[in-house]
Amino acid sequence: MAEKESLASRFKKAAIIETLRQCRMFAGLDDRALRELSELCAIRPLTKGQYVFHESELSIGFYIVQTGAINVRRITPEGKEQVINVFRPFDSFAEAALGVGDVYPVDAVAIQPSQVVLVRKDPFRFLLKSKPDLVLNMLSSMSIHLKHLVQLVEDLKFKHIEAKLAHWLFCQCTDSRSSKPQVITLDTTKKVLASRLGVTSETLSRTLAKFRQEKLIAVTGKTITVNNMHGLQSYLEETADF
Amino acid sequence: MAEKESLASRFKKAAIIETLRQCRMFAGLDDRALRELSELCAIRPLTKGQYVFHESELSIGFYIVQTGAINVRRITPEGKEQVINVFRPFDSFAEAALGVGDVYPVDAVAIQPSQVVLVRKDPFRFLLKSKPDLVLNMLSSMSIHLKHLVQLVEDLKFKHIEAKLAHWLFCQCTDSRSSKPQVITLDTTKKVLASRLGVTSETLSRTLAKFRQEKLIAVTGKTITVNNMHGLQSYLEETADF
DNA sequence: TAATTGCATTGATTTGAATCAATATTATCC
DNA sequence: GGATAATATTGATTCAAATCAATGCAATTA
Repeated sequence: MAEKESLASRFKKAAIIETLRQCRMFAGLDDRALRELSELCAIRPLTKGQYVFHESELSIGFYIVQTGAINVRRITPEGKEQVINVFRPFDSFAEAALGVGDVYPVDAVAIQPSQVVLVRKDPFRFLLKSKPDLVLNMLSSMSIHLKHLVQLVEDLKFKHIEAKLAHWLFCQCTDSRSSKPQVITLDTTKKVLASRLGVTSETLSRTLAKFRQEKLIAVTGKTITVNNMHGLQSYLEETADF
Repeated sequence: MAEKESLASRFKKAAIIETLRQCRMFAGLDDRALRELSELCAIRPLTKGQYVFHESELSIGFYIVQTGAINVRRITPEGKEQVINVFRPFDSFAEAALGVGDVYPVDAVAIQPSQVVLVRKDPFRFLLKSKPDLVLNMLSSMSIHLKHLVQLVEDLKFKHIEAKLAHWLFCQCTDSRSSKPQVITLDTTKKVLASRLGVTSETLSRTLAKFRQEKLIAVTGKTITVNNMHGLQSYLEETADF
């Protein structure tokens, strides 16, 4: 009997660890760290319509969706529901509870039968205090992740492919102000670069050809040589403001 | 004389605090926290071509660009320069130094006269240890920031405006599986929503009209009622794979 | 070496969204 | 309330990029 219990509990723990690993906040942590973290977590099964927490309830931590979907919302003074967001598996929510404020500023309610993982605030704080390296790891990986996303959005928000590509080239270049030729080596196929810039590979090919004809760049295989950064920059018109 | 020193030093500190505040990692921290943080920072002025650090040098912390531009790169075994990225004011770099590994895995060199702020690793670790709330604040705000960006990229990566809008509506909806009408209240103008989705306001207007004609939604002012989520979902074709 | 496969380039055509432009609607201010 | 400005809708036209399609080129494998 005890063995059976232990098995079930181990299974549960493994599920928690897997959920934590998928969560952006904990991405990049090693198994040992995840195991330690999982010790201060709990699984909460929820029926459809059940509240995870209510507005102005004392916060005990933040949550990660394991299965199902959670609606985070506020009821306006006029009684209308204001949906903040709907969270799905591996999304975390109520992280704000970690920061200032002791109460949840919103409601969270399951809109399907769901399971959420609770990361308890106080033990989490305690763990972080005793494992400063864990903190550094988390900050480091989140910061890097953030940076990649910002770069991606930057590239995407240009309207014309010329601007997107010019911006991308600009960002890859060592010294964008010098007039000396700069060599960039692709670490992927052009197909992947195209899709990263949000265009088809044909369009990328044409744009590279265009820049080549204008003597702005030279392309041989996976190597792009930027000959005239200044010329490229003229393609960087103003961007949409998101 | 002492006063002059103190003035200059205070000015420097203020500059550090401003730089920290602009940096994504520290966004959302209050002035007190920033002041404490600034204590463990140092400004390093760099001439063009000067190294911030060399590959395999023992890491002492990470950096934030204050002015100028820093090229982070690696020299391949074949002797070619592989540009990792170029960092500009308020970008942080070498955060990986915070995580595992005691050495910098890359070179960083100033490509213009620059100033960088060094955040020293050991005192930073110590500070985090003694101020667990600071950690929670940072994790909380970075996590929220990350989430917003992910959502933004998700919306942008759909090819057609119908898919973008349908996805956005889907994400705002309480229960995307129920067939009951769902009410969404815009907290911005449609202009802003349009630009968030990466289209013009005219196009958004037309698409809303289209969905309205197809009886998928109803729109009155800032209120959108989703009548047929299932119908909307048919617009969510496969997305490009970034 | 020939054959297969995946990637890249180039051309012709189509199409979806931007732009330009006119009007309607709502909100703001005196 | 009426005047003014900001926002929203709708139509006509243009244009940039997607699509369709053919071919070239390089890498892998038999």
